[in-house]
Amino acid sequence: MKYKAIKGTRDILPGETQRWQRLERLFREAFARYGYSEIRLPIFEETALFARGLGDTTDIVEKEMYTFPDKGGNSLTLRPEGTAGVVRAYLEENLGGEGGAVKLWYTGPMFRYERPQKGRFRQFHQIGAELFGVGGPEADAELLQMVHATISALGVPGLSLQINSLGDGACRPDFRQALIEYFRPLAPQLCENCRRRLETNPLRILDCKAEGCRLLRAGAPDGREFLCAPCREHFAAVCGLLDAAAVPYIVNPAMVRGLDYYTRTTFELTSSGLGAQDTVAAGGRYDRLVEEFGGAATPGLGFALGVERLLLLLPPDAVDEAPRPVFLAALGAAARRAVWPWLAELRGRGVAAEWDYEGRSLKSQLRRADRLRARQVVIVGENELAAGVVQLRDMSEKTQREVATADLIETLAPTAYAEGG
RNA sequence: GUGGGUGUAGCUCAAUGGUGGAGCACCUGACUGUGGCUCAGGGGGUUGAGGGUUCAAAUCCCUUCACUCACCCCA
Repeated sequence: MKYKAIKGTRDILPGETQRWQRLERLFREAFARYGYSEIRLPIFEETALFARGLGDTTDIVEKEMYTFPDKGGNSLTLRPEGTAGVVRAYLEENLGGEGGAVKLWYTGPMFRYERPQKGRFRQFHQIGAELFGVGGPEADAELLQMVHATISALGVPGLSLQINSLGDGACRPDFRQALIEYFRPLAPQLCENCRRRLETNPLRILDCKAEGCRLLRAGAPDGREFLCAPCREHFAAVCGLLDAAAVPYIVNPAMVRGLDYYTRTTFELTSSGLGAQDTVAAGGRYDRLVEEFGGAATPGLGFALGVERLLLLLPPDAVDEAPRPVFLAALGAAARRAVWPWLAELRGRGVAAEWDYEGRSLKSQLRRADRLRARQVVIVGENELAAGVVQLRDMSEKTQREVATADLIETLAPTAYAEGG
């Protein structure tokens, strides 16, 4: 076999696409209920958009992006996540021009150069949403409630919603400084990564999984105590709203996201049904990102979920079924000629119809009809042609009757297919 | 980038140094034109690739590739 799919990419085959379609439909319907409109964006952007948006020192920007020069010499990057592009479009298209809340959702492939493992691919798919223009805690709570309710409605096992507040421009620097002062004397005992993080992004030390680092942070400053009054109130209000809506959650002060743009509320939705990559959905508030990209100060927040990971948690039969076809079994060349226009007529009326292309034995054709999950089979041979009838067989009820050829189409497609002529 | 595991028929897997098999799937027939059950037969393989040891390698050794899980990181 000469050509193979690139490492970390997969073919999503016909059986699997029905599961994808169901999931996409359920989220499309949920987003409509919550007032989100779909937005479709390019899968590549200027490299600088991501570097600026996600943060220069994040792992994604430092070593995971698919970056390449185009023929004009511009540096482009396949999107590693969705938020940066949505913010770019929000500003470029002036989507906030009318004021008030702007709610957008998207889905599509994302690209990160990582070693593949369970629930992690180089091309993977996200469904996400962004809400611009609302700074109050109601927006945070509503987004969290939407994500939690929609995913738990799918029947996902072992769901856990963890939330935290990272503070804002006013208070996060104090917390950061306190962490540096606490960990600096302990630097020799930190892992290699964390020694580097001490200067670049000390918050990340809090969720390092190395044994040594985990023990050291037992006495580390608690982020909650460093929140300024407005951040503290905001977080308390979010928690109160979640309580009022009966959304279960756990406050996890050690949870730090890997993207620099988050402020205040962050969250992760994990499932015990996955492997090591157990985050199904995650997101948070990013009140400075729009400004960072040159827009007017605009609060924002959003989330994204991993489609492959969520599908890993759903039963194999959670699918949107294709309509079951009518199968036209023709015996002999004359019958095949007779059947051909009926196929077009049925399909034109909105009925799924199939046949056997090779004129094989009736047994073979019935077997194929069965494999295609045909609900009815029309059998036509020389005898039927001569008599002007066909045999109409119901595959599940095992009944068979004769139908006059002239009545066949009306029998199989009784109501004229109104849509689209 | 680092480590572990696995590569044998379309799929799931046997065969631990001595003639590469089974189940499922597929095709044909029993049934000249009626599917799912049964029976019989059939098609299919450079045992991932390359090298080495041996009278003899799917099996042991080396290299390489792929897949996979984990670290890391994240959705």
